[in-house]
Amino acid sequence: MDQKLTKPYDPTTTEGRIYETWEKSGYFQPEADRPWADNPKTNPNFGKTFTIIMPPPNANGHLHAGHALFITMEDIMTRYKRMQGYKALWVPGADHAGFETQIVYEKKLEKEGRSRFGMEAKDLYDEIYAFTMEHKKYMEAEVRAVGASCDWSREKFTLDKDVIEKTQTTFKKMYDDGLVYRGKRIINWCTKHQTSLSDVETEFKEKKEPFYYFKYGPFTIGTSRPETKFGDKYVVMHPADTRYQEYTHGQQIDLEWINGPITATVIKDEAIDMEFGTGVMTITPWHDAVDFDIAQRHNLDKEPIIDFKGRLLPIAGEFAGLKIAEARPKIVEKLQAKGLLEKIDENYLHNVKVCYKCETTIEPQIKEQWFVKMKPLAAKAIEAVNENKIKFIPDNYRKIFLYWMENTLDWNISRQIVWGISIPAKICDACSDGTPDLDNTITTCKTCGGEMRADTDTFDTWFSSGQWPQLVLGYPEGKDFETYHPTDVMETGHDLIFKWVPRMVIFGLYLTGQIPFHTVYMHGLVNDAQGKKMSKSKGNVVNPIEIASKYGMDALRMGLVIGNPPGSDSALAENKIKGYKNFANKVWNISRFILESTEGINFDGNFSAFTPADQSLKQELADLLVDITSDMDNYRFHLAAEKLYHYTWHRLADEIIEDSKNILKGEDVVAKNSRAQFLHFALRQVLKSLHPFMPFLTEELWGIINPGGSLLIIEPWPHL
RNA sequence: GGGCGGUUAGCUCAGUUGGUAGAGCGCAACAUUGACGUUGUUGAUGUCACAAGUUCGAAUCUUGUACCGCCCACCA
Repeated sequence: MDQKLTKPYDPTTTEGRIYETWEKSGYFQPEADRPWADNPKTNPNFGKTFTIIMPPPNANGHLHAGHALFITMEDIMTRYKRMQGYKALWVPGADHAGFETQIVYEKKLEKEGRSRFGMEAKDLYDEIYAFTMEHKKYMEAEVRAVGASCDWSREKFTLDKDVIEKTQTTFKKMYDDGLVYRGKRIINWCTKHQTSLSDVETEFKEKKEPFYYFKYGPFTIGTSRPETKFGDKYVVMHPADTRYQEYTHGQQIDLEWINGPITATVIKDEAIDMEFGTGVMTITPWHDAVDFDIAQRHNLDKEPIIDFKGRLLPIAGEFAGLKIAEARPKIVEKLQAKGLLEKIDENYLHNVKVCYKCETTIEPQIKEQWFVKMKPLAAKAIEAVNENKIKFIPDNYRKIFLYWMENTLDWNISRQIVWGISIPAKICDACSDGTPDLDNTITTCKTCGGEMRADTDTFDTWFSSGQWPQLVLGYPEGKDFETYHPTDVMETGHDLIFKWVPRMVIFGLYLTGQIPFHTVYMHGLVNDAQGKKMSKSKGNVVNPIEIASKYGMDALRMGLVIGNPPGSDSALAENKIKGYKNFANKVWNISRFILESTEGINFDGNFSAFTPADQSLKQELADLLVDITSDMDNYRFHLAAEKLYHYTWHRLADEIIEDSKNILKGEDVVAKNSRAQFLHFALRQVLKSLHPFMPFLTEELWGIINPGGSLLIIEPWPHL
């Protein structure tokens, strides 16, 4: 008997070695030679491809439990399809993660007593680049540690030269097609990070703030933001509001305001909620999205009140230069002194838009930015989903996706950060026009003849990530693009249902006329043992690499899969993983027993002289495998794994092997031989079908029971 | 304000098309020195949130209620 089988299974000495064997074998590449699979007579899926593009993990740090989950899921799908004879391609990647990485790096700078605002853009970029490249290595090593059978020869980084160039080309193409425009529109501004943000990069936070009622001429207006009211010269009410019938649209009223007398204009607009406050409000189009829309509709003046650092501008008179928080009480005090404060509601609860990273209150600003016109693009995406060209797992994400698509507004793709793909455009400071300029040839403004400078902004990271399936496969030309696009499955977290998935659908359809993937598989959050969200502040973060070093990666993978249906969040308990470590050892010992107790009997793949008892055992196993195959085909990996676990331990080991002890020790040579053949057969089926879930253990055992044979990774999936 | 998901054993959760309720961990008792103690055998614990309905039959389908969680949203 083989020496290797005498000890308990030790994942720590096995996993690295096995992964190296796989990587060297070339079987992660779909082109690798596989005799049975390359023959249409032995491979029912001959010539078919199966493709997954890996959501590129952030290159700025280490893997977390969520990464381990998605790598496991995608690896299961890839290994399963590979064993079924498909040319299975899984392309790994690394994400520069623009804004996110820049924030990580800014924190590092802060610790060192430095700040990005004093640095040359180029120097900052180079520093972050070096930082990212260093961390990228750890990330990749950890992806390997999870067992990812992805094709490293095709790995892409989101700042690879061709990725940058193609992203910039898309920008130009969209501009030429009228789908990208430079607009002076209201945007989300983070005063801490000094950049604009898209709508999906902001969150709402419930805050209790005072709500003030001020006398504004004959009206009483309600506001939670008195500090923006300096420039307010439009007073708005609903056209159907009978309380204000006597006032007409466009009517001018002289009144006393914060810094003296002003002339206000009455505006009637249906955006006003008659039930809210007094039904009358003044507007600040420069610093509020609703107000901006009203001003657009009626062609009203817009004036900035607050600068990009969050301080009041000279229009605020004596308050100029003050930060919002300092200015607010002083302004209220002054209005009160002038007798214009009517009352204060101290318990006003409302949602305030904040930066999703630092929770700083968003100060909306009007700014020249590049925008993607979403309506026509979204229409095509909606059509594709309605025609069932894209399937969602679980299905309810389809509705969520469609709702978002139907309601999405134009997308601001300009970011005032250096860490990203630069926007290849020239900007005219005189008339603020902008023109894409891929070749850096434009110097004068076509609108006003003014001098043009290079745009210093970078793309929103989702602008390039949205094109990821095409970029990775070498669009617009190349064999990979022809062979593997559209891809099969996009497996990603449900938190990316808006940030990423819709952009990919849009870009896929726009660039190639094809959907980028047939199926979207959403996984949930990996929570702690109590089902609570993992967070550094709670101290309940589970490091997958650490856990795996204790129990084995196969055990962690099983722990992540079993009991975790698509779309729902899961709880990761250490005890659960320990249980699967025990299972790995069980499989190890089953193999030991079968080899030991059948010494001298060679497995015969064509053996048919089974006793009726063994024939029925074989049928039982065949039925199970049919069932499991159906689970695999329908993305019920959690069920497939659990059934295999149960069969292997509680049927094969606890019952069949126990019964076999007497048979194998007995005198009935026919029965003995038949059972030995069945046990070998069952072991092989179990190892094969467990392989997508527990690749290291099963590959190791396969090598031991089948010395000199081919690797398990390319064995055919059991079909009986 | 709108939408989605959940509510099943002490804990974490499965339960694919409706057919006498499951897993892991935990718990109790027992067993066992050669496949494995990272073990085995046996067992206890559930009006499947609540109410009504459809059905021969509902954890599963329908409607409503309650609570929990998540997401979306231009509530001045």
